[in-house]
Amino acid sequence: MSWTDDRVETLKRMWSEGQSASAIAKELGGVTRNAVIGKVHRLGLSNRTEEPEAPAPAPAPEPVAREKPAAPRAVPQPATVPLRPEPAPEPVAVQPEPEPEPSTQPAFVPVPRRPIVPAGQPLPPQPSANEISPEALASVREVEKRAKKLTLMELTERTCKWPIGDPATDKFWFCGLPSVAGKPYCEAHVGVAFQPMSSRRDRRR
DNA sequence: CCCTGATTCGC
DNA sequence: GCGAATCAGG
Repeated sequence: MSWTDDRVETLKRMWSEGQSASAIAKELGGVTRNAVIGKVHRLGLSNRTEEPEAPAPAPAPEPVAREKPAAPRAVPQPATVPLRPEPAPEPVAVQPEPEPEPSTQPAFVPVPRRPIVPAGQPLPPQPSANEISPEALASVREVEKRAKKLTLMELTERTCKWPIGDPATDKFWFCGLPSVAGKPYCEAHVGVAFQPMSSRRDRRR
């Protein structure tokens, strides 16, 4: 394979998109990630900044006029990968918080209502105590304690892609344990993900 | 061990 | 120019 304009274009595009060299090599085919990296360097775009960004680190040492010292000052976003919601710490584990209700007071509702998630995405395929063997479920619970807790971007072909937790909160991650060859999940999750059409042999329930 | 990019250097 | 081998790191 040679670096045709077409392929170079794809290379440039994917590289600027932040794709890894191996991913690009895979996409192009016929080349290794080394080849891709080599090409990247030869093209002089090793530094992933296709954006005409700030020319210098410009530490701005001299304190200029500082405004409004009161505000908590928003943290400047890293501005690298756009795919990170930066979750707000949310006490998901709420306590029962019993309220006898005085009856005399109509009472307002100071209750820390749930975050109210606008886009209610479908919850991950958490096995809802369905038709899954108790052993498998137990195994899953056990395994999920040891989950690598990978982010979406950390997943590979060899990591378990079983989602754990609620995507709407920061208590969400992917299992990340070694996946079974050819399967998207680890041993335990394969067990609950792939149910034989007729799981249990109708063990005379 | 899986992965990442960086560099070298014979071709 | 090319990219395998190697290096250096997470």
